[in-house]
Amino acid sequence: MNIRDLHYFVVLAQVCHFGEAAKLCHVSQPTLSMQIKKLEEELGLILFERSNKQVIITEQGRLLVMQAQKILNDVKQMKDYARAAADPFAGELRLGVIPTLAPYLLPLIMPVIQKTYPQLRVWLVEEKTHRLVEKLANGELDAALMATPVESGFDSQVLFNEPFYFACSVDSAFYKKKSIRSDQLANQPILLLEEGHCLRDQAMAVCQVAKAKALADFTATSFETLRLMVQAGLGVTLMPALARQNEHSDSLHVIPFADLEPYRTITLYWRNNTSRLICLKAIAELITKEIHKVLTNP
Amino acid sequence: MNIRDLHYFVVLAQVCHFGEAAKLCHVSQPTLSMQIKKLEEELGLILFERSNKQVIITEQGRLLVMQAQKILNDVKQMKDYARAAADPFAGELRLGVIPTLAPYLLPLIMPVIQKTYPQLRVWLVEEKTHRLVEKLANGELDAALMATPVESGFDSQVLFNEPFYFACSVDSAFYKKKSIRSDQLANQPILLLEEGHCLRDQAMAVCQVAKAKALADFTATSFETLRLMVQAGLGVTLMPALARQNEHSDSLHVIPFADLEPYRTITLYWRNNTSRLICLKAIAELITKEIHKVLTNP
DNA sequence: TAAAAATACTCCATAGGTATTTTAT
DNA sequence: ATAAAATACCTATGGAGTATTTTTA
Repeated sequence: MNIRDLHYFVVLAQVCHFGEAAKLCHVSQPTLSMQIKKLEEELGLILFERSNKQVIITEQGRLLVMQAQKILNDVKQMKDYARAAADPFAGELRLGVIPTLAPYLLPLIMPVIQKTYPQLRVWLVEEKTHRLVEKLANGELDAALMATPVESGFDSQVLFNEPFYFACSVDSAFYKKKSIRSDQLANQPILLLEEGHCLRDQAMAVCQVAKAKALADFTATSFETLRLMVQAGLGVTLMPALARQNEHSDSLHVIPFADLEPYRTITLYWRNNTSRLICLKAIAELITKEIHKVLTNP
Repeated sequence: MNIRDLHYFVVLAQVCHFGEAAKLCHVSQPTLSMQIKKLEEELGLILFERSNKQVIITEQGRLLVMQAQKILNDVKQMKDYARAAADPFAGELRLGVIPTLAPYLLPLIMPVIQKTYPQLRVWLVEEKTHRLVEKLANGELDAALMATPVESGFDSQVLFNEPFYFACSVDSAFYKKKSIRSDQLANQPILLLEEGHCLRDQAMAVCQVAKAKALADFTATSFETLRLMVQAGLGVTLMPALARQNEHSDSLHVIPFADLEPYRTITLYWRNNTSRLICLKAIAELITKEIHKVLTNP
């Protein structure tokens, strides 16, 4: 069976004249006759009674032409769907974000994305790096915002470098200081996130450079918890720049390093063969621009 | 677009593996790859992301595969319908019957038809001959029970000859007589049906043979009316055998002719190119048998 | 390196065209 | 006699196969 044949059938049922129907279908009369005949043979029944003067649709024909019309409607609808879905900035985009970035980045970029691409419905998944890598690999995600490096065969685009700041409580010896030197870090009780957060590894790397030792006694499950622990005077920590943007209260003292410029690199990752490349490149551009504005106007 | 391609698409969406899908579709892997590619080109979007290790359906693919499945379901349903409709003794049969036959023949045959072909839904249309001819010609009817001759190019099958009886009131001079000779008809006031009923013409033909003159002053619009007029003593008439079968009361005196054997021939007509030939032949056979039983056991 | 999809090519079924015949009014 | 569908026959598209190449994990 063939969709084209169903179209011939429906048109012939409407005009009940092989020559006319052939014209309407832009084919020759023998072609249409032949296809109708084949359709009848395939269905095992007679769709039309023919004579040289009139063509009459049979009862079975009347029954089946409705079904054929339904199929043609469905096909048309499918093509319409396809046309709509072919828009690179329409449909759903499933985006993964690491937890130490999500609550600070997303409020900044989601409104802009929604405004720029109103047809795009972005689903957000907040997971640690290794889960994002899994989900991206098996197709559960279209892209993921993670901190470099991520060893896996994804294609990626660097979005921005996010500096780390030194954060301590208002009771700290560094309160009212404008900056901190890396050697001053060695004496501080440095708090970290739990295992699995890339921010933990990045903070530890900074500690190594500064020859400081992180405090392993307490770990936090989220950066907001960590912030509270610092606020309570349990220790100090490294704070990503965007988290500092969120620091509206004066409950924490946040200052830059005087001699180091520690940072993490936030990158958008996707499968090499993603079908959403156009959309993702555009989103990457948009995030880069938007965050640049924020980070250069502190 | 092609229904076969949609099937390939749906299967591939299920197994997400070109080789596997090709096996399930009983085609080679390149064939399936090619058709999916063509489908993607036609729809103007990517349905699957491919690598050598995994095939992932895109969001657009997920959207469209449901539509494709719907089309395939509809096609299957259409084929199911066709299989059911291909039964010659199923579906609807639109049958015309002349008014002077319908009320006497139908009660005899319809129960048998329904019992023999329970899948057949017979629609009955009671009209005078010229309307039946029109409706049969333009396809509103599948067949018509009429009295010969009907000049028109229909194919037909003679079902039975229906004798005419002489009918008079119980007050008539013929009351208690067992038969009537045609020459005795000449003095009788013979009542007829209105113009357009073939029974009227047939009765007039008998009158001519019998050298009798029909009474033109009154005409009846139905044979039941005619029966009442005869009963009231307004005249006599010719009564078809099956109408006599219906004569349960003794309100009319009905007797055969002694010298003539007047009758009308009831025939089933259909378009030469009817699609219901098998069914109609069977129904014709059935009516012939059934009526033969009735007419030979008066 | 190996598994899987893509490509190259060949073949054949069939949709489509033109010319002609058949059919039924 | 005529209008319309069916048939005959040829062409070309494209679906399907086998063999091979490319890709990437």
